[in-house]
Amino acid sequence: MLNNSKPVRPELRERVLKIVQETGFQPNAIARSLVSKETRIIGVMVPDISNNFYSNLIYGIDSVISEYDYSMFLAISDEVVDKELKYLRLFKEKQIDGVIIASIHFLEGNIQTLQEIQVPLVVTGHDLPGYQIPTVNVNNVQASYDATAYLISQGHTKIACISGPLWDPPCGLDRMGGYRKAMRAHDLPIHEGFVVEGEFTAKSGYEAMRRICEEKIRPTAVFVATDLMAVGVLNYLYDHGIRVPEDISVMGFDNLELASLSRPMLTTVHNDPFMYGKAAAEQLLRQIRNEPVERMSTVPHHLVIRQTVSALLK
Amino acid sequence: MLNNSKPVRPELRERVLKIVQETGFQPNAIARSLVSKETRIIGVMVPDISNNFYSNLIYGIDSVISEYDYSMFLAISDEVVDKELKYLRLFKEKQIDGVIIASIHFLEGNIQTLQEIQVPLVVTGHDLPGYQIPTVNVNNVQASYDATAYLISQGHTKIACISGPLWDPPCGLDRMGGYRKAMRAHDLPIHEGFVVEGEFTAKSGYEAMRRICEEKIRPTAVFVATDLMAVGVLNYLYDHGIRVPEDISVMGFDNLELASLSRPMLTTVHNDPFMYGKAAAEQLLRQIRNEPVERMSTVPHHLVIRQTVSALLK
DNA sequence: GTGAAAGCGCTAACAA
DNA sequence: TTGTTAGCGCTTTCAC
Repeated sequence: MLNNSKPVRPELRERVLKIVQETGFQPNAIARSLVSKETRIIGVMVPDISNNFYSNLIYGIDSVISEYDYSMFLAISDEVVDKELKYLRLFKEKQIDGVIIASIHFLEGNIQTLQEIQVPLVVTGHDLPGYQIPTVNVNNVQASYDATAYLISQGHTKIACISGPLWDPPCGLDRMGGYRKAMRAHDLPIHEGFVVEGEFTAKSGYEAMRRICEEKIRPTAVFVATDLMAVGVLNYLYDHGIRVPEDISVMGFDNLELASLSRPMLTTVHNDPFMYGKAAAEQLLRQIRNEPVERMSTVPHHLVIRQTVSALLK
Repeated sequence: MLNNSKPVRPELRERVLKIVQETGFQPNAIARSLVSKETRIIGVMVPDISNNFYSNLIYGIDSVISEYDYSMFLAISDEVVDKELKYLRLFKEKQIDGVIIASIHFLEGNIQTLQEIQVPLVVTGHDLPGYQIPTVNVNNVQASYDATAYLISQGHTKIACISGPLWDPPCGLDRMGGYRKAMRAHDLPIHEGFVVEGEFTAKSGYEAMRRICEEKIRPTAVFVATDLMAVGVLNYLYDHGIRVPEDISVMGFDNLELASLSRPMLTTVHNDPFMYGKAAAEQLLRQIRNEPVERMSTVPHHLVIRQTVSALLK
């Protein structure tokens, strides 16, 4: 009756409602879930919540699921494979209604667990070619291609690249791949000392830039696979009196809040994690409702031209 | 038997384990919770997850609760009073084992709900004088006093203050209060045009600094109640060719990652949200285990001297 | 040691 | 329209 499942005589309704008030009755969602077989909880797994990218992703997810009275169970994997598996299992045990995974180690064991888990699932930040798992992602190769091509269009030819870690294909392989593809397409040589693998921190960008600067020749532009690293690059350059963009141009990737907060303001690829989160949540909700979903949704990207790239005058 | 509750004949154990393997049996945590009356889930409510302060707080909480096999239910209130109440009720319904609240509107209705909720509870970022609710917090007044006193010790006398929003007493009233107290203690006059109320964004810091610069006289130093606003201040100054710290000194508050990423690097008050989160989680776990808890734990603060404050030479 | 049964708080189905 | 009951998947208790 409390769920309006049946029509009820007004007098009775009133009496019940009064008692509910008086005793401070609160329904027990656990008991309800046991019989209804739904918890209205979505499990979200991220590698690192102190990274603004992932916290905005979470924000995007929350903004849509909370509309539909779902709430969020949050798992932080710390990029540790064991934790990833542990949480996948935990989601299952807790009878969660759906799962969104943001970045997971691309390993056989993991992917298999993902396939076997009998729960609606969306993976963001990875393409999973050949698997029947819905993903939402930017076209990292194309976006990196566009970023690099822009640098080239500005007259740069000696272009360095700091990629993400190779264990994360989207930020590692794909973004570096886009860079290589653009260089090749424009018949530009790649000096291998100019392409270095970074991690997901500002510090690693700082270090990577140092290594590039230790080369005999200096690039006139750098494409950096994440904004956080790009800020590290900017700081290395600032600390060593190398002017941006006069001496060297810097192109980031992600368009974090940080990018517009830095001075000079970072030119970068817009890759809105909030939108990711929204798209992923929408796909997941469709799955839960048994509506058709796209196997791979690609979220659009575009360049944000700010202050760190200048045209090269010959 | 699966929970090692009883001794079992090895032969039987083996047979059962084999079937478990074969059928891929997964325990149902919901059913278990219904009888055991514990969910091993902690509810966490934050106002804004895209703010690095709160995402690090969450990280701190997670780092301790995951040690003890608790997991996290995340609620984002968006600083909306209705959502705060809604989630408080939801926590109760979902039979969550404990709740950590980071910043909540300080209103009668809310505080009363907090008191009536029959769930272990810790509030961070607020002092709740006169209520029996355990809190963990820095001493905001003292920390702001220290920050301002440091500016004074460097020879500054014309010091401005950009506070947090007044609806949030810790960042608003308290931090502004510490500033006022320090000025008074050193017999320094406060020019009221120099104290302005900000919000929790870099943009609001930018705007606040503009207003201060529109005054007839200019301060030689600014104490800004949050690093995010302080970055806005730095950017305003940069964009208007006012040098930091040569022309004006800037003191932040929080020591976000951002603070060491900015150039010049921000001098600020260290106020580690990760530590907050850890302390809050520890207090909460103690409460859940019926161990004694502190009513108000104060987490220590200290100044981080970097590059944005210089001594004033007369 | 082992198996059977009661019951956690709810919903759904069925009688009255 | 209303009241009663079975059963969701587990733990706990109690008899065997």
